[in-house]
Amino acid sequence: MDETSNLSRIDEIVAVHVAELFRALGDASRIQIISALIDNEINVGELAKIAGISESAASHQLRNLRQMRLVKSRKKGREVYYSIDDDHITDLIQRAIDHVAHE
Amino acid sequence: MDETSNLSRIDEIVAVHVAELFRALGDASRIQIISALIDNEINVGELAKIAGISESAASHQLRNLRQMRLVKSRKKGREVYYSIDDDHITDLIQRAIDHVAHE
DNA sequence: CAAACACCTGAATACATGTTCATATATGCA
DNA sequence: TGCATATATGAACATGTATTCAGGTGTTTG
Repeated sequence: MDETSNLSRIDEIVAVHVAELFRALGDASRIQIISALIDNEINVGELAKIAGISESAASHQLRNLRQMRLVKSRKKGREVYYSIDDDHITDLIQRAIDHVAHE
Repeated sequence: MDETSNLSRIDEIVAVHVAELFRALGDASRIQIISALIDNEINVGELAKIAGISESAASHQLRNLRQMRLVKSRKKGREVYYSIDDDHITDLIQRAIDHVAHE
């Protein structure tokens, strides 16, 4: 009805997905994990140390990130190595770090 | 002590700030609000309609965004017009939209 | 095989977050 | 001045989320 403006309103469904993506990045532990994984393949135990959380908590977080297809895992013996699955995310995080850094 | 790898571990404080930034963008209503504000100045009532939430809820969300310095407000008569305060965010959101879009 | 190790999982818990509701403030208008 | 409009606010409530805890699976090693 009200047809006053043709703004850059994005579709609600797109908004939901964008918000989901940002929410997946909205936790300090996950940011530490992902940024450590940039250009590196690291197992769960070491990721837990890096993020300063228990291995169980790390495992839960990694499941989230896997389900969001941000990281992928590879089993090697009894260890599981994680790496970045989505290179666009590297870029997003890098920009956010830069943004936070000089200000 | 353990000095095995010189990875790109970011500082925990930086991680917290980056996570806060992403969390501020981790809600569909806020994404709709911010994306509508790109290149536009819009008042609370209209933003509420755009995001499909009540004016009260919009006001709460806008306070969040103001506190995060992502948007700024300007009072004009009895209406309050909001606009983007941080142009870097436009870029982040645009990238996230692109990323979500083609996939 | 048994024990140690690395990781995963579900339930429980504590805390964060978004919305609603009632109310307050502030501006414009008759 | 009195009333409608636009926005802000705090409390209450419901829902979401991160961690811990207690186990469970699969793998290596002695």
